[in-house]
Amino acid sequence: MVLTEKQKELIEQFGVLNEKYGLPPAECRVWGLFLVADKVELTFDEIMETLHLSKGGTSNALNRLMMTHHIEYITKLGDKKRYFRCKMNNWTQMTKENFEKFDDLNIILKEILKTRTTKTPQFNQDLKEVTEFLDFVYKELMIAIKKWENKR
Amino acid sequence: MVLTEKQKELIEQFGVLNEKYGLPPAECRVWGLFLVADKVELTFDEIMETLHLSKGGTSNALNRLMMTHHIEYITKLGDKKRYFRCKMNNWTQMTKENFEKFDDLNIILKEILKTRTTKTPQFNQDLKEVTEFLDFVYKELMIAIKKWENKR
DNA sequence: ATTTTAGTTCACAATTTGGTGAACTAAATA
DNA sequence: TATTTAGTTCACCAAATTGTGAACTAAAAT
Repeated sequence: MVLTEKQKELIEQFGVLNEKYGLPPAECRVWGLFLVADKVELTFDEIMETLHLSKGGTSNALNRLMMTHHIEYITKLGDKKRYFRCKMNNWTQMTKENFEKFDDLNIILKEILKTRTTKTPQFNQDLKEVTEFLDFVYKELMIAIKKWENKR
Repeated sequence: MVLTEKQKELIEQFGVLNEKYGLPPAECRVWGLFLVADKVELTFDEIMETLHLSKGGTSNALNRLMMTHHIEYITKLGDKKRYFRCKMNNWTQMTKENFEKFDDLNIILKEILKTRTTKTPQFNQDLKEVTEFLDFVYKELMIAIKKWENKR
């Protein structure tokens, strides 16, 4: 598969952004390839050759993307190959999970608040407001997502 | 400064969570120390000794936390030392910035959508809905944050 | 039964990163 | 002026992360 310069550029941009979130470069590029490619279904070898990745690297990236539900594969009768494709219905779920990490932070902050000295009332009050803020934003977010899901 | 076992444990928990977001361990621990400590103002040496960090490591962590506005320092007349402390009013701003990264992703997705082949209408429609979803959630979030700010 | 296909696994190499501690700077103190 | 204090900077080491490619497996084709 031959990519245009624009497609390559978009893959790299998408990659750099996701690397900030801790994804390995190869995985980002594979995910990006699914988003920019002119085909929806890609085979192992196509991905490997298009991105100049090794077999191991390709295998690893695809399996990680499958574990995180960003891609899946289908098979075809009388064909041993797998046809990988991007799961587009996963984004609301992914967004939710992202916000749940925020909630995990809040759990720790509340725990910290419980065990803090009483000698720093202003700080404790500030911290309490942070936890209330995070509670509030989290709830509003879940409402927003539900609203969206009901619109569909 | 002597920490209780519980305080140490909370620092580590807070650390592990933030390391997932790409912060270096030392930086996480310093930030965590501010949250659990029995004092609000901490000096360079206190932080260094309490966390068993090197000078360079302490300096680096403090400067990074200042650059990201998580902490600040005050000075005292006739005292050369800096007194560092956690900025608690930064959390709404921090939350906003966190979600702006989500918006950055959306910008790239929209760019991808613009340059995609017309031969994959279903995929393009799905991708369009993702960008609309991200737009929607982002807007709702900003509304929620504004709502909170007005309540104060 | 042998070969080909489609991937997986793993030892290794190449980066990258995180932290150390000694040397440094610049201001304050003696 | 010399010394101490409060930190910064940087060369270097250690650990962790990524990706490579060769050896492997298991199913399908010849």
